[in-house]
Amino acid sequence: MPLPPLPLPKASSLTLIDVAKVAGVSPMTVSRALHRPELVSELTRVKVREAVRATGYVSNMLAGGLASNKSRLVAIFLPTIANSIFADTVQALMDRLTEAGYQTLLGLTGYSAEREEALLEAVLGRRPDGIVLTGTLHTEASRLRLAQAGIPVVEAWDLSEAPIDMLVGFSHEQVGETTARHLLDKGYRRFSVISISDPRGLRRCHSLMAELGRNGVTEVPIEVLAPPATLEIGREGLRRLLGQKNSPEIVVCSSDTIAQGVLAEAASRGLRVPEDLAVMGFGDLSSAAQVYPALSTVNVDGSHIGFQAAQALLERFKHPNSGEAPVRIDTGFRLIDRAST
Amino acid sequence: MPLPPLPLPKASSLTLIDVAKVAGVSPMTVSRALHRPELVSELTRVKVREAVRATGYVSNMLAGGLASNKSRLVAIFLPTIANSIFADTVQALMDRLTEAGYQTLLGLTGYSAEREEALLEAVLGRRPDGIVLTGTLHTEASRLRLAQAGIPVVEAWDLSEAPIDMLVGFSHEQVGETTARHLLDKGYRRFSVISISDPRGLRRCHSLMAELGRNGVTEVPIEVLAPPATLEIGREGLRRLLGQKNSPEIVVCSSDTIAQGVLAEAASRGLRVPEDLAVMGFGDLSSAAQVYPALSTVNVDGSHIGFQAAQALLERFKHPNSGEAPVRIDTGFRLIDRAST
DNA sequence: CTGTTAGCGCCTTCAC
DNA sequence: GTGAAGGCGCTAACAG
Repeated sequence: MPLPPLPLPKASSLTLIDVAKVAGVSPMTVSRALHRPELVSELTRVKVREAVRATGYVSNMLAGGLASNKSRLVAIFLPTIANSIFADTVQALMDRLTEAGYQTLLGLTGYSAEREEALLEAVLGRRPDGIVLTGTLHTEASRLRLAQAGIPVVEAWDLSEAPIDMLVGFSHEQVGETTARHLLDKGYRRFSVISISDPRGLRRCHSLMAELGRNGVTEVPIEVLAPPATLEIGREGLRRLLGQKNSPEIVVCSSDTIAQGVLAEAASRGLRVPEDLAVMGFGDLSSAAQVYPALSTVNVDGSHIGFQAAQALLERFKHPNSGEAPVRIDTGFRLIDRAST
Repeated sequence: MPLPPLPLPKASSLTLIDVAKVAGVSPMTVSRALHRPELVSELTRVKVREAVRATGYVSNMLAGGLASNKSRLVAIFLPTIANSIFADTVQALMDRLTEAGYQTLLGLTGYSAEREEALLEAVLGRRPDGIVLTGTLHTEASRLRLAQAGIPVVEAWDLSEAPIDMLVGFSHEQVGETTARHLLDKGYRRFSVISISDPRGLRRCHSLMAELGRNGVTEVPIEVLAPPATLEIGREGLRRLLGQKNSPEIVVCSSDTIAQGVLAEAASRGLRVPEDLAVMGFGDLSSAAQVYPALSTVNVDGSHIGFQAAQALLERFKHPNSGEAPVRIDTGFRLIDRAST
């Protein structure tokens, strides 16, 4: 039975040296016993472990990071924590990284490239071993800083022609186009769109409209509202759309949450779905339409994106030299056709 | 017009010394110009600023932290990022801390005190200047570590008799009791509860039932389901409750999300609300019932909790000595009575 | 397998 | 207002 720790030894200004004294070995040996136990004899390991427990020592990673030039820190930037669309990604990312012994510095950019730039400068001071960014829109200064930092960078939730480094996501253009084609095939013609002013949402919207245009559908009323995406945004969007002359057959939404707001508003107006109004969403599983399980949607696997992003980073950490193996993972999407269309 | 930075100077192994050479001053002066500009002449400030821009220097906070014994880092532990109930709190917390020049290390505990303990040990290695924990349930080892670390600790989202240090939240017991009394006053007698197995939710539930018991209501069917709280949990919970003999008049839910699931299930079964079934939720504004705007709920201001937590920490950072001014902020709650009861 | 030496890059302190 | 010395706690690299 393990002994209890000594009664509240002292402050956390304990160092390797203190532990070394207690264990009767050199500081370096303590360091090894802690971080590379395979390099140390069983006996030493036990002595050190006991000394650590007895003193309540916690290794100082600031010093360790400075000396080894490795921080075991990964920065994650995302627009907001309020939108559950990124929650799965972050959770998966953090789970995997934590498991691998890394910690995560979170930065909320609020969909602003300028804010991202400011955060980036602050965060790079911590010398993170890697960075995960959401999306591919960054200021020129950000790109420069990132290049200078020389650490692995993952851009998640998007694919792009000019990646900074690694890419894990899917093509928003493809989503828009596929959605358009699918809905055209089902016979819809009077389209409308509700989107928040998020760059990726707008890009999906643009290629949707481009594809519609190629098929002769040119008049597409579109409501762009300010983030964050809430149910209320959906309600408001639909109200506005219905206030116009040509009422739409179908409304394509930039997120499931918005789509649910639309469905709620439609219900409260006695509109039948999909006869009077069809609705299309977009999102990952967790925000999937459970209030209205019948919501058709373009589904994206947020956890998968997070996990792949983590893997990509960890892989790079293991083989720091393999600089020129470009990583570009298309995580794809699935169009789920349900009763709302 | 400011000159552009020199073409990609080099890696981020730039140091104060490099900048000092370019600026023609000593390294120490560069440090001051960067962090305590008021101690330096205007001319020096300009020279240094220019040298920093030209080199692309980013100060190394590992070294800075080691030397100054301050990390400008705050650790935030929360159960999960999936549940939007904490999203506002984290957002407010991070906004305020970022503004004040601090960065945040996030830890997801998954509602597990053991996981929290493991994370804590890892995180303390970074020598954070402060920690924000969610809730007041921690292992004895965690409490010891925290005490030994000697840094400000905020326990958020709860009040407790035995705080580790500072407390920002509200009494879950009071929520349960108030809810019970309110609903009893409205004439309800056949109660039921759906809760996820989250300690705080269960405590609200217990005092609700205690108060009901004191008023002669003793039979209260309760469904406890595994986190995370989703709409589907609510649907499933109601299904189970309705499968029992005495169907309830009212179901009290541990979160708005669950309550909405209940409402959805009720709607799909043609139950009228509140005539056939009344529903009571709990949560912060952002998850408030917008699909069913008529949901009665106990409302908590998550942003306020986050902001107050940040303030409490920052205050402590400014006056590290004032150890014995106990901080205990009751952020309260509001019972919102709408059509669902 | 273990110990020694020499910094990592910055900030505290004290001198000028 | 500015500079010089020294050390924060740890780990690379080399010896033994």
